[in-house]
Amino acid sequence: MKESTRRAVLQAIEELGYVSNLAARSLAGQRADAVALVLTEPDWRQFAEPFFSEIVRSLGDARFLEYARGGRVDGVLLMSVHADDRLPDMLAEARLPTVLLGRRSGDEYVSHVDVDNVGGARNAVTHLLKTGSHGHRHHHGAAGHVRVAESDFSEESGRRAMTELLERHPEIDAVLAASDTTAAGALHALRAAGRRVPEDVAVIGFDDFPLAQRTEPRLTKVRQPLEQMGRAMVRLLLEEMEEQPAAWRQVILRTELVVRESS
Amino acid sequence: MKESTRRAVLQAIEELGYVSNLAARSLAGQRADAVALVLTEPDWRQFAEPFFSEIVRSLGDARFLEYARGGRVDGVLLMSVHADDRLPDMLAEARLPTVLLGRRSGDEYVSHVDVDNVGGARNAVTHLLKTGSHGHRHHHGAAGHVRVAESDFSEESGRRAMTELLERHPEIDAVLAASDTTAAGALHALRAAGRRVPEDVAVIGFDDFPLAQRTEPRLTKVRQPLEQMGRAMVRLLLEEMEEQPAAWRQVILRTELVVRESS
DNA sequence: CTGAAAGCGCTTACAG
DNA sequence: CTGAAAGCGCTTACAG
Repeated sequence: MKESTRRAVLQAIEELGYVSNLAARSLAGQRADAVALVLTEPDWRQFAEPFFSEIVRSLGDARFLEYARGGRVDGVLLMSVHADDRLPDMLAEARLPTVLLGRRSGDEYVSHVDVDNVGGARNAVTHLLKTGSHGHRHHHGAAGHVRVAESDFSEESGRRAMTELLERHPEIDAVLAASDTTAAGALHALRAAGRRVPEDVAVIGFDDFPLAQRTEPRLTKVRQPLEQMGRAMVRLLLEEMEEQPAAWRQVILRTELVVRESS
Repeated sequence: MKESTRRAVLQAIEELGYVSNLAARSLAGQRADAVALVLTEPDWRQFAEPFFSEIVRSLGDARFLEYARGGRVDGVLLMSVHADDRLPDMLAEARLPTVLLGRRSGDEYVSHVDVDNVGGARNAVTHLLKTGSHGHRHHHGAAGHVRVAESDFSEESGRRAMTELLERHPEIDAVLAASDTTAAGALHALRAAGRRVPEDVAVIGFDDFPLAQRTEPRLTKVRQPLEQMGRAMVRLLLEEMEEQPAAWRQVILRTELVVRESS
């Protein structure tokens, strides 16, 4: 075909946002162009890495977008989004009902389910102040000073952040970690520094989606209602799929403070 | 419609093994009847349970079979099969190219990739006998006695099996566990019984698909070539998909003994 | 309520 | 090499 024709077609595709219909292609071509990867239930976790994650990685966002826009699915549940993730936008542009777990920022404009992080943190702090007043912590006054160290969600990162905090602010007597994993790291750092938990320093975690994180002492934590979150995501998605779309929907769920040994 | 007609149709469906074509249905119905569940890469493990596994469970084999037979996929990688799993048979009947990781029994007749478990165990035992001769183990003679305790693949089950073995055969001085997780359980049991590892008892694990199992002391293990296994599965599946099917294909991969501290 | 026709959006032979 | 037609296997209005 003539190069000019070719270019015209390509441009039309671009302008119209044409995406080929995968169902039609499957039907005419007598093939699905897809392969199933099946993990049967009880031990699917076993096969987590590195092979599986590699396969999944190899698919990539682009491949998934083609799949989703090609009409292969009616909606999308996105289980993990980062602040700079553009996938939700692309799905929204394609008018695909989409629900996120968590949100990218305070003014997320794609439907999502999240927990009340602020409320959860507030409860944790209230608890720390209350229990703290029984020990030596009242010396610092009820409000105390707040110190912040940043970490990602890994245990190692939590350990490092805690070590750093202890060096700069050895008077610290309570810690609210961003996740249980981070908290586990903090516990290690505290032990290494010879601090007792909870006698010298109280520690509170924030619910991970727990691959059975067992700490010593057992962690007090802000618990997220996982089941409810799951149900809410499904419900929201079904709503998006059957009704004409609201701009977006949001469900924020309450957390619960589970007091165990570390505070 | 007349009840007799209805029944005749249902019977024809049964006899012919009719399955409605999902691509055609999607195309005509303008909907996919499917929803995507997307876990972006780095922290997809976090969301493992319980919500995700519940969703996955809720799908179930039946639902998946419909999906697969409906022509939604051209082939299937089955990551975990149990001896009594019938899914591979149903996929084979539906003439869907299928590759299993592991096999259900010694005469598996569905294509699969597995490791040389016998060879791996042999290497482990050879190693145990060799290192054993430096310590007190040579008193038992080179071949020694072999004791077997059964467990599933959980840590707790490994702990119980080891405890049981120690009670019945306190002279035990070397252990080959069926998995790293089982080995971790065995290590706990040994510690609880006051045995030193590897001085009193040597322990060897068998590669899990490791969710970072860190043991103290670090585990000697039979390692499975995960990457190769993954590649082999994909290669086999592609072969099944493009060529006229051989009865089945098989790839058995060699293991490697990784000696660390526990032996 | 039932049955035949049109159409979903592609791919694949098949003429020109 | 290019273009028009047939067909993939369903669902969905639309007559009877």
